[in-house]
Amino acid sequence: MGGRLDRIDLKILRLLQNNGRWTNAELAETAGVSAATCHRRTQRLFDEGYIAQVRAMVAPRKVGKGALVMVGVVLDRSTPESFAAFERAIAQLKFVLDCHLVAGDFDYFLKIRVGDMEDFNRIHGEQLIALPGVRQTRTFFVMKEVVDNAPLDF
Amino acid sequence: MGGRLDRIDLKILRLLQNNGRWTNAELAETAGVSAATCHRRTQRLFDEGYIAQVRAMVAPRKVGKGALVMVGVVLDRSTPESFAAFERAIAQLKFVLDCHLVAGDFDYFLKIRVGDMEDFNRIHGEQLIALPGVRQTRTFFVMKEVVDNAPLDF
DNA sequence: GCCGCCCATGAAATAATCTCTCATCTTTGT
DNA sequence: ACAAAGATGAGAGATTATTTCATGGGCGGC
Repeated sequence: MGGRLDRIDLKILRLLQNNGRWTNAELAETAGVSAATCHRRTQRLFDEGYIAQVRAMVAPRKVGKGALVMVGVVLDRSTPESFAAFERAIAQLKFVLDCHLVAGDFDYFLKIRVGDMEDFNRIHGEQLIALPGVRQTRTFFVMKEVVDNAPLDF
Repeated sequence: MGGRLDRIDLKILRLLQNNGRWTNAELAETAGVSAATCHRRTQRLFDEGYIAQVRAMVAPRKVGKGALVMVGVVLDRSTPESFAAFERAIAQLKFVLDCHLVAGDFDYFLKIRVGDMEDFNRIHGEQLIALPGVRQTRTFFVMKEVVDNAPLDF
């Protein structure tokens, strides 16, 4: 078996993406191979990094993080040091789910989860605009989560 | 035990969020309770919806989805029917990871995973601008994923 | 075409883990 | 302080993961 994924591997990956709690026996039957083979395949998918991790997806509203906010950020200067400083600082902020350097009208796009708008307002004033090199931010409150964190299609 | 989460529940939730493959015995030891109690706690967290699902996080680059794009969308009309039609259509598009109705300069924000820029360009021309009621889109190619899908902080 | 090597496969045995039962203990309300 | 309700841990039994081993299929060399 070379480095690529065959039909069976893809099936296992897709099944585990939709439900990481399948027993090996169930996986095996659905994928159409024996339990032993399925187990080896799955282990290989982990070992070779196809599955980065398995995560319990905690329901945000259940733990008081029901509000989602997208934030566009523009920095003062477009120097490597400026970018690096911003990125170092953002990594400390636990409420930041996504932070991406983008091409376009903004330098960075953030996806942030907080309890509510008031919560965000405080965070915005105390932490976001205080980040190193931030010239301006544009906030987009999410009014409805149509699709959030859909599984990867491959 | 009432409807709220105590210190043990939170610990279990956080552990499972970081690694959904802990054995119950390991979870129990780390959380500081017996295996039986840990098992019951965990099952309750599932039953009561604190854990929406357990998902294997597939490495995007490993399955040919290494390119990330953020897209802002503006619709022609701001009517409920227009929004509904757009949302119905977007749910069919498997490459859309996030789709959020936002307040601000855009109506919707999309997070999309594709193979590469060429791939996106085709999809943009063939599928995105063809979505019902779309007046304009603004594309932000992600040049660097600083933080992607960080675990929830609670 | 034939042979030999390599590697993947499945059945079965073993080891580990989960899941439930029960007696005990803690908490809560009166 | 007492009774009821619920949570807990130890252990038994059931389930599941993981390894071992013999077999079969594909591929290259001759």
